Amino acid sequence: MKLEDLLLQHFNHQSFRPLQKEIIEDVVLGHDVVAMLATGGGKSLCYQLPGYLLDGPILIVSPLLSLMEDQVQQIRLRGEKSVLALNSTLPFKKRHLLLHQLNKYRYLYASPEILQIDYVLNALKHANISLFVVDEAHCISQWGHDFRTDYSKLGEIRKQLGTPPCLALTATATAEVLTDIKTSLHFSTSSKEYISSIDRPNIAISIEKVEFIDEKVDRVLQLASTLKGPGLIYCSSRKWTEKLVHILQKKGVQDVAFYHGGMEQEQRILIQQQFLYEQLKIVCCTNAFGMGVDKSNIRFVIHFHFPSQIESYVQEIGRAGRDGEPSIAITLLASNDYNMPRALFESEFPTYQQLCDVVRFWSSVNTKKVSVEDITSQCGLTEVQWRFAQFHLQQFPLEMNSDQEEMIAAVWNEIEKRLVVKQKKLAAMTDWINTKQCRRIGISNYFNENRTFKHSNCCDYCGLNYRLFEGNNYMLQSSAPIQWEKQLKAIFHQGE
DNA sequence: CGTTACGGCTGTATAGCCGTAACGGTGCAATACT
Repeated sequence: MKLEDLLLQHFNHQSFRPLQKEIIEDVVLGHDVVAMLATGGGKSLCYQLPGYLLDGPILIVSPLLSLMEDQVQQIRLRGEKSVLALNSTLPFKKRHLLLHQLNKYRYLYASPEILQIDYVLNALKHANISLFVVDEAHCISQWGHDFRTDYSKLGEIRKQLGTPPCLALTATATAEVLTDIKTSLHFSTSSKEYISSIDRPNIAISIEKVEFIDEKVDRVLQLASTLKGPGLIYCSSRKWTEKLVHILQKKGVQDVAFYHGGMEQEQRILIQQQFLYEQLKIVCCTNAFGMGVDKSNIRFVIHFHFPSQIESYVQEIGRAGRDGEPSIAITLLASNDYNMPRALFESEFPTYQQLCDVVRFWSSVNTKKVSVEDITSQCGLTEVQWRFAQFHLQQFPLEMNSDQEEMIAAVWNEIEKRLVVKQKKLAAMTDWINTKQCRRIGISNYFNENRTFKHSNCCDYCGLNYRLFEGNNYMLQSSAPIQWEKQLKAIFHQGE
């Protein structure tokens, strides 16, 4: 059967988008493929269509529960029922029942963490996985080395599953990150690479410098009430997202809400849905908001604080203008913004003293049955700091009675290496902010594209007209009120 | 590094000031398999 026929039959599309067909052909031939496709470029089709050609379930590693549930729902909506999400929301008993019949499914979604559980991996070993997909594969590079180290173990998982062909998908990766992904996933030497341009011509880029933070607040107020919405405002702390919402509301800006990782899951989904359905004009958020938010008409993204790497910045502004309409990304910069990002990533790792404490404690317990809480409270670490240390201490199994000094030195060495990498990325970000040249060229260079641009309304260096992005013609939908309670139930219990 | 929270001091005002310490962002999973 021709690919086009399958496309029509199962996805109701007449033709492929750029690169989709090439990627699918390679995947079906059994090649390892890494693909960087523009947001909204139809990444999921690249692994979903092969589901009708390959023999055995396709395993998709996904970073967020909400993303998994979204995808599962979309697949079900197009009439495909043989899909299952393996994660902690699956009740324990049911989990066991389903694990025995995994090969019944066409698509299996899983978190990197659940793949670390022996009985889950064993069940997958018997399921004859035909394709190993890593969605949002930049997470391997962005999180795998520290925040979520289980992302670094996917290569080993793949090997355990008999090294099925691998497809890694992302929207944002530098050449370095692509290499990192391929190495980490143990790509074969004959692997293929598909890269689309990082440039988004319809997103104007601007950086505005002010002296003090109060001026930034004033400017946000001004922009929020003049720019055409909907829009996002990114902050580096939860507190600021809430503070900005409070200020905006007090000044009469309607339909704003905050969003960050400290909120209840249900509240987070509610905000995201309300934003999606035009019931909110502005969301003030941390970097928790974004991945998997597929809204086509976001008109502006303001950075109240700038992120610690260009990749994150590009991901965040890339949420604007997916419909191709003119959109704007504005970064507000105050002179004392430069230290926050460094302080943030430094806090991911234990200090030297904490490391010494944790190694001593770890060596003193002669069982692996110590809870995370015990360790973190004993040694004054955060969970993230402990996970990092644990990841590297695993090369010194307890029964080996390793030398403590040696263990400390090994982990400390890893910490320093990570800090150097993160420092470099931050330096690239601040250099880009302060370099007097076309913003777009700066980004393009960072992603090794080496292009020049002739867009109108390109950036603050090339010149742009803010007027184009203004307008209070934003209308809230006056259609029948959406029943959120019902909507949420549907989202939570869609697995039934 | 900057902001914020909090304890202790001051010295009579029942609050204000100051210095120090802590915090600052992303998410998975969490019981016990045959």
